[in-house]
Amino acid sequence: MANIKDVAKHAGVSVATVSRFLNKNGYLSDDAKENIEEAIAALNYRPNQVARSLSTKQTNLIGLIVPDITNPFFPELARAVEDTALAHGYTIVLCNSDENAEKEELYINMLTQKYVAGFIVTTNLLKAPHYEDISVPIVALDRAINSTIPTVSTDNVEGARLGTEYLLTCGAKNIVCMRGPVGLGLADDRVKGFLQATSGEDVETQVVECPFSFEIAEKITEKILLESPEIDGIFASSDTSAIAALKVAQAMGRKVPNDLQIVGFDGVQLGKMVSPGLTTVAQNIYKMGASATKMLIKMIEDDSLQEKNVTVSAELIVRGTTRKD
Amino acid sequence: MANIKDVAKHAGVSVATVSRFLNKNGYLSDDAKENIEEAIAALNYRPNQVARSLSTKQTNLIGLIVPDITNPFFPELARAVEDTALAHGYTIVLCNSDENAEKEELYINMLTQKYVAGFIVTTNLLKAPHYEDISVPIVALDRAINSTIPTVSTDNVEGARLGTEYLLTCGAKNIVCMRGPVGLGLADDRVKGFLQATSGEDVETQVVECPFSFEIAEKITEKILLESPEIDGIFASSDTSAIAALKVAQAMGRKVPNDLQIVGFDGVQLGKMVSPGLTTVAQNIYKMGASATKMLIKMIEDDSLQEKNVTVSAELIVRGTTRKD
DNA sequence: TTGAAAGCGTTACCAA
DNA sequence: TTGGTAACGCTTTCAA
Repeated sequence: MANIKDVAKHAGVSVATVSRFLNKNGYLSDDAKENIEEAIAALNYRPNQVARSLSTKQTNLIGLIVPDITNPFFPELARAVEDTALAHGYTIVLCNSDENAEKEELYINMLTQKYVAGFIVTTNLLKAPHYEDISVPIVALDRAINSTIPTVSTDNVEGARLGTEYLLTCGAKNIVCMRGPVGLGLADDRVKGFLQATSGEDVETQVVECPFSFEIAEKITEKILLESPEIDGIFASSDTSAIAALKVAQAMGRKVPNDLQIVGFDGVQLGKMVSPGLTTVAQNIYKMGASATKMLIKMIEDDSLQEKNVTVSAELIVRGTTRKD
Repeated sequence: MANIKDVAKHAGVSVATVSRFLNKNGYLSDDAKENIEEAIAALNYRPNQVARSLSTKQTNLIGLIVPDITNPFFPELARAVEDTALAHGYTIVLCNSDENAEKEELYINMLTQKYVAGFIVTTNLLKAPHYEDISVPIVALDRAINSTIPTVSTDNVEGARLGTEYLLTCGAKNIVCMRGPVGLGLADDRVKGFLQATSGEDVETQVVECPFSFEIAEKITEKILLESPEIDGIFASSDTSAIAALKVAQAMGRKVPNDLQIVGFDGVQLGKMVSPGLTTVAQNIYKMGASATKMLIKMIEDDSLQEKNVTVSAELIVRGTTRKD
């Protein structure tokens, strides 16, 4: 592969001039410009990014840290991040952390050694020490705000209130809230919204904890439905648990939405594939990913940022697991 | 951040010696070793990968090109690739190609300029010119074999035969095969398997083309079911279309599996979330991703490869969309 | 407007 | 066993 020296020689100018041309900075005569353009074309020259990085201490690599790309929420997010990054000339490195601090740290170290330009992170370990001394920009997505790290997230309280109120409107009188892990900020917020919506209303409620795992959610739903057959509404803190609940309920012979109504949270594609389609509080996943990426790139390139925290609003999508008379 | 020079100074040796230590090649006295270890610890030194790459013309970056990470098949694959890569010290760059030759080419160029170590590719554009002159190792996954490029894939003919035969065993007499795009190797193979299983049997069959898109599959299923209400079995060429078919059938009041039985292909997680659970010909997605990655790494590091084509066998998973009396 | 040359942090060859 | 040093391909300062 041709290098900058070859181009310089071919164009009859110095390496420095070619470099200036490449980076569009510094002065350049039209003559030189033309010769260089021709040389580049003739030699099919492409700048060596590694050499460039070594010199500038910068790459166009963005590390995307997610718990598990296999969880239906993250592919949609990753897609948005990737699209946006590509449009700005950045490239993303996929890191599955399994919410495991050591893996996160390992990745952060590996990428730091590569002069990664920045990180987009979805984790609830954001206060962990390994995030303290990262020297490149970070944007947090979806989870836990650490006061110093810019974050984009959904208004979870508001969203949960919205979803729960709709369940109420549909006549549910005996509602269980399948909440996410205690201590996980977004899960706590969703419970808060649920509680706000139900307090003072003429309904029975209960809250049970349920991780974002399909299998476990199935078990928990079965237990609930067995113990409290009077349940006629479920507000689930994630689409995954909502869909698990739907499946179990149907297997137990409950008619959804006639006997039992279900509202999920997330707005994952999966929600429209099950039947009946899942009514859910949809986060604007694509927008979240895109915003986070734009923010990060701004930080990388400008080192400035207007608003450190952006919240994207959630929207109720009504499908078949609820019925309004 | 400390560099190799600092370490050398601290350890009282030359940079060359430190380099030898780092790469575990060349001779080294125990004395030197000790001093260097101490220096590294003291300075918290981490080698600069960019400088290293510039010198060696090698990175530990692997480009993973998939059509769309949002398609449920690919997150599982990506996970396997990432796990395996990480275990070997490699890092993966995610590229969504949308099956678009220009995007693929763009990515290939961007990564080539970074000294990417190799590519794992899922595409049906493998014969496209931009794959001709790639200088780094490539492994193709799941799709189209180009004679020169090592490939890991499922035995699609065999898998489809397996699935179709099971449908027959379950008593389906009037079967439609929702095949994937014509010309796409794996889709053609699956039809072949379907045809093998049904030929000579006492069943009515028809084959309709259907892309791997949920929405379109819904439309097509509706049309089929309306036009041919006598259909009592569907063999779908992907889980996505199978699940679309399931949803539509249920919406049209067909009882699955009583009136209509469905078998999918892929073995995506989604299959166990719908109800009834989807009977499907499961590819061992994780194994495919892991094998491809191991093969690629072998090519990168040894430049040798025993078997250029590995095929992973598919397995029938029986769930609720079929009934055996 | 241009070019020489000193880095950037490693590796690897060659001598010692 | 060790160290000096050229080389990897680019950027950037400084002088011309």
